[in-house]
Amino acid sequence: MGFTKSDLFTPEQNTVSLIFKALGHPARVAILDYLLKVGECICGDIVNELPLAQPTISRHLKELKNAGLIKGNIEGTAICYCISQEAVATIASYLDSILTQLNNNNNCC
Amino acid sequence: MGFTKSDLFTPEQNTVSLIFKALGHPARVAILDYLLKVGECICGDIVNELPLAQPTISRHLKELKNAGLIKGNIEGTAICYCISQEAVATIASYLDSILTQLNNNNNCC
DNA sequence: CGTTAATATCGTAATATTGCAATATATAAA
DNA sequence: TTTATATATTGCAATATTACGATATTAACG
Repeated sequence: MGFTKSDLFTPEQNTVSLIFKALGHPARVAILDYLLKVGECICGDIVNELPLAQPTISRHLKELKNAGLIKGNIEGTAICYCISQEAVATIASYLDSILTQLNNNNNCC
Repeated sequence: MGFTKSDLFTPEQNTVSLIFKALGHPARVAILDYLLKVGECICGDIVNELPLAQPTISRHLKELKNAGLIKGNIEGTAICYCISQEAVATIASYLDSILTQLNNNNNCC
């Protein structure tokens, strides 16, 4: 096998897990960290910043974009990338809801 | 290839990406959701709740435990699982920090 | 048009993940 | 000790992911 039975779970579970999955690689976290530091940049800047080849960075950017974590604006031959807060807010509120419920109902073993 | 060059990234990037990765599957999100609803439970309860086989649930529980997201207390032949808030708090504060910086410095393209 | 620059896609190889059946382990009860 | 219960591990097959070199695409510039 190796596939995920996503039809067996709720839409929200699938949505948040897809965003979490996109953040489940250090290179993509590093890309977000860099984007946060510089505000916005083009793909080539990230290639210079991280020790990965250009096609690899491009693929990671694609996954971040598919998850809604970044957006890209075409500027001539370059593409200007920046963080999109929506997906971040989605999983942040999911986690905050977990923390709130844990604090209110601390019946942990 | 298929491996991750984790030695190329910062310890924090590796730490948070490992936690995110553990949440990057809908079955593991569903397990957390169920644990949050019932407070604590044993593996068999989750097997009855989710449409996955017992070894598969056991494997997912192992990954959640490795990431620090749950803890398990042995109670006779069963193991009582519950959410551990530390890992949740780690990535929640990481995301909150991103959101704060995005609000303060909105130079997005 | 030809060239350059920036990014994306393709092809391929290696590794990782997912899932289940079968089996192993470990404790409790009879 | 035997049996039942609960969970973990192993072995396997299928799929997914990661990474890079080579190539394609696209737009600006001369």
